[in-house]
Amino acid sequence: MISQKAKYALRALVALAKKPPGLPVFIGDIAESENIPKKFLEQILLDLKHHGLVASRRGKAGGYGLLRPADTISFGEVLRIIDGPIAPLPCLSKIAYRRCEDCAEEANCEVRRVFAQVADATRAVLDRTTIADAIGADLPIRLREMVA
Amino acid sequence: MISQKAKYALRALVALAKKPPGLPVFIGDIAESENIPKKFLEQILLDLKHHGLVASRRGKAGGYGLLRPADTISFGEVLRIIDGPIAPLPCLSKIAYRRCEDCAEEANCEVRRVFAQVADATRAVLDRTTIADAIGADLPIRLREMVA
DNA sequence: ACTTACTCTACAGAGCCAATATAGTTTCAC
DNA sequence: GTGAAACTATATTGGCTCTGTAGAGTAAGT
Repeated sequence: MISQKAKYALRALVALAKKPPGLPVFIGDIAESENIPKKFLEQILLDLKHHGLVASRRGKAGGYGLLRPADTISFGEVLRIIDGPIAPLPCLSKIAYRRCEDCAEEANCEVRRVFAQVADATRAVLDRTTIADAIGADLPIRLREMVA
Repeated sequence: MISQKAKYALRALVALAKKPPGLPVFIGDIAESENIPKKFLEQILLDLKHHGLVASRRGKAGGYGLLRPADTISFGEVLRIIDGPIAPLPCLSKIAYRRCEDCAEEANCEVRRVFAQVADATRAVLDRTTIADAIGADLPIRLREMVA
């Protein structure tokens, strides 16, 4: 299960990507149209800003906008910012590897071997699917082939 | 991330599957060899017993054993028992569907569409890989093709 | 100046997770 | 039968995370 916060972040990014680029969008507008608590969304957008995904302008004609093109922002990147590692086990994370302390030998851990496949399959989707892909009705071609 | 509890459950089932079937194994033995807190493992095995995966005998020559062949117990089944739904969003769960309350229209929710692919990919691994597969060095043939 | 909107830090309530405690009940060996 | 070994069951604890709120502050435009 991904967190509510990550879901909000993705929905907000999708909403931003749908608007004409360049024009900033009010937090309040996104919050209302996407049914997200405004104060909570502020935190989320700030977080995304600190990671360089969006930019903001203050003042009366302020608001938020995508800083990078929508087809360069992957779902995986957003999830890692908000929720942390995607891997199902700490010993399978690429960005935050941590040995399982209770596990004797990592190399021949049966559980790890199986979840490595899960991690690969998950990353295949999340790291290749961008916000732009999500808005276009379908997934990227490479993925469509895999799923078919 | 799967819970520690689920990891313990899977490791315990793998350990049981490695023993000759029929002979019960002490909780204490599994706990020691797998580095799992004994009292915690008791809860876990009890849970698995209530769901028909393992059986137990009490008394001095007691212990636990698999109730079903190892090749009929999938990782997905165990995870659902211990951790609940596998789906990354409540609105994607097959066993515990729940509408996302803040989401306007489920049918054209971009986030949902992407995570549906994640859910499918995850289930492809977890529901087809059994405890027996995990012990045998490799994954089932169908999966090996998908990952390749 | 004044309004609007973004920025930042702190915090609080709820619920979950991992583990432990405690008090049984059953079975077998002797 | 008596006791030890082992499973059964429920309650509780401490810590943590998640979701959301509060409030004071800062910047930009009119």
